[in-house]
Amino acid sequence: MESGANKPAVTLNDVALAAGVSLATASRSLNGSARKVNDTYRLRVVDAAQRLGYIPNLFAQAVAKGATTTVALLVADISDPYFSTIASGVIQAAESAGLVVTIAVTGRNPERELATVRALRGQRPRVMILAGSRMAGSPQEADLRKELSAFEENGGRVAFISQNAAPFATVLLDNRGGARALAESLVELGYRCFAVVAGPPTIVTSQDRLQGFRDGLAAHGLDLAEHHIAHTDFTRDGGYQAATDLLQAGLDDVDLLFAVSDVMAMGAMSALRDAGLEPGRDLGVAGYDDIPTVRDITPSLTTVRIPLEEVGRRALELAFGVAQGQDGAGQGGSSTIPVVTEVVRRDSTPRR
Amino acid sequence: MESGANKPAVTLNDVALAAGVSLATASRSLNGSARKVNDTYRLRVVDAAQRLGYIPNLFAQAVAKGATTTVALLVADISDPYFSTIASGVIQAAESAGLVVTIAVTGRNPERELATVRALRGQRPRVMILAGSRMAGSPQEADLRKELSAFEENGGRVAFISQNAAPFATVLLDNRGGARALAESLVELGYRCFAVVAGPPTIVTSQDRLQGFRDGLAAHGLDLAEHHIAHTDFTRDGGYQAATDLLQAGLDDVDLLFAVSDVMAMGAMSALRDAGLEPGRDLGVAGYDDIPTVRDITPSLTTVRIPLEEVGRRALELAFGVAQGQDGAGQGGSSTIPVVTEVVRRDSTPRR
DNA sequence: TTGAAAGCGCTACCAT
DNA sequence: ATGGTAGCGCTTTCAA
Repeated sequence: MESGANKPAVTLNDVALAAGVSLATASRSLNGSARKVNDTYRLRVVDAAQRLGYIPNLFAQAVAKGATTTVALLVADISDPYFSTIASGVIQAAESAGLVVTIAVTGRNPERELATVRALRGQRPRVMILAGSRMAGSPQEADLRKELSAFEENGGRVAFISQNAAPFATVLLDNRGGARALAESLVELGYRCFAVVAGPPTIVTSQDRLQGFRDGLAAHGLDLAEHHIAHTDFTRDGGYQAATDLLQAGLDDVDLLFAVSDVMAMGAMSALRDAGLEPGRDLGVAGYDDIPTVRDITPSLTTVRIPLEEVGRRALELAFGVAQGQDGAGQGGSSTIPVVTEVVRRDSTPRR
Repeated sequence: MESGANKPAVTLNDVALAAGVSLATASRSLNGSARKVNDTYRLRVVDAAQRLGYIPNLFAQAVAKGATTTVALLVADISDPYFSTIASGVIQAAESAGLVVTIAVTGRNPERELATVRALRGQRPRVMILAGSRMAGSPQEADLRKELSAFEENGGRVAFISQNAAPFATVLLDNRGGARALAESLVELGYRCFAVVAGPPTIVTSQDRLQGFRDGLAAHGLDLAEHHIAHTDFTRDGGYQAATDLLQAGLDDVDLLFAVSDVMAMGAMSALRDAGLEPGRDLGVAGYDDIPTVRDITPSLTTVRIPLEEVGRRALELAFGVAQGQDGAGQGGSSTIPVVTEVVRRDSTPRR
């Protein structure tokens, strides 16, 4: 019970000794693939391992085999339901494949993202999954690409969850299409004048959703006024802030507020309420993502559904699919899985 | 660009060769601690490493040093905001300490939890943090203890986030006290007849909160009728189900519904609504945890606040604090950090 | 089938 | 200060 007693862990060697066999035989009976071991020995080894409480050192295995059983997942913010739901999917898929998942947080900071990818490469993960990354526009983009390509050249696999990250495998989120469909659906419901709570202009996801929404309106001859767009953080607080700002600037003619993510929409709804407006009654509200909670809020939120858990699972499968040479839509070995997105109408957008 | 081109990764040896120095010198200039290296050499090495795109193999370092930089976090369900918020805290603390976090999911299944701990031990993490584990009552409890003790004897550290897991270090959540305070606060607000949405009887957290709630009522001479308690899954859907069941059985005289977790409370509120009851107006509702979203729902939820992110950070600090021999309240090297819990009154429990 | 031994990439000790 | 070199725990040839 003393603090520093650190009895060293049981090694394979200990087991071999105890079982009276060679290291090699011990290895083969415990972790080896082919069953080339006499059952008598094998049993003795297994028994000794059990008795001694042997646990194979994964790292040592990794360096000996030159391959790990790790999947690295990069997310902007794990406490954001969007990412934690995706993470849940990745973990499910990984566990059923006997892989361990490491999660790192990038905070939507390209610099941090790059640094994290570098650090993670040291772990030699089998797969790196990047969610919520923006491959476009940042000065670090080229470096990121280079880093990831190098990773792939060393046998690693990368999968993006985003809009388009060619030449890397991607679970394709059609943000533009989804937002467009949403806009059209809202017009169909009778809404005519819109405001948007958007993320920072540097975030591609936000931009795509904004643009898609515009497209959808345009298809019906409707316009989105510049002063009806507010840009802030891609967070709940950002949503609150943006809605507050819009309100201040005047939202009298607006009949629907679209927030480019559900999390932002929730913040925005609180802002509306704090300003004395009732979402759904005084003003329609719509979001994007369909995170689990939005069906439980009041009014329940109209949004665009992304099957988040599935996206996580798919990302992992995709990475391995590519590894096995099975290519999808893309040319040249990189592939892509489109994900079905769908507008979910709820109480926050009653027919007008 | 061929699929199988797998150019092997650059090793420290390659760098040493390129720089014209020995392996040892290369190691020292790149990852060594003391600055015992001539700047001329050091520069040449760093330069070569840079040029070749060398990235140290963490696993190899780990086996050579006999120590890793990994923290393992076990949670019941990462998509549950309770756990993802804790995870966020753990990750923050870990990153600032240069550690990598691995997350595994146990699904509140003791068997799975045990298996996961075993598997994780193979990673030789520095620390194992167990959140949402129930050390009590399961047949696997003894095995779990044994496994964790063995892990500690090999130099690992474990920290629990729960009620009480002696002899292991614990970030102590006073579920009973919190629930008791909540009950008293509700009585003070004028509520007199209560129903509870609880988790499975096997989950200690749920039991503690239930018992604490009872205690609080009892302190005011109030009673909790058995038929006003429903047990189900510790999830949103469980909450919905339980509330539905209670409603079916008759809730006419009840003026407040307490769900032992916020997530369950959200499900329960939806159930009430679907049954035509307006939470906060027809029936007070309270939860537990104070997950981020509950301030944004309508009515905002009265609950017991746990500083979730802080809890995650503290858990990691605690584990390391213990490692450094600084002991807290406990005797014999194990220690404990109590976390301040506080009742947050919101709109779901207007004064009666 | 089994065992001896050569790595895997890196660190740390021991001389020089 | 630097360079050999012996491990770290494990896998995997290669003989036997």
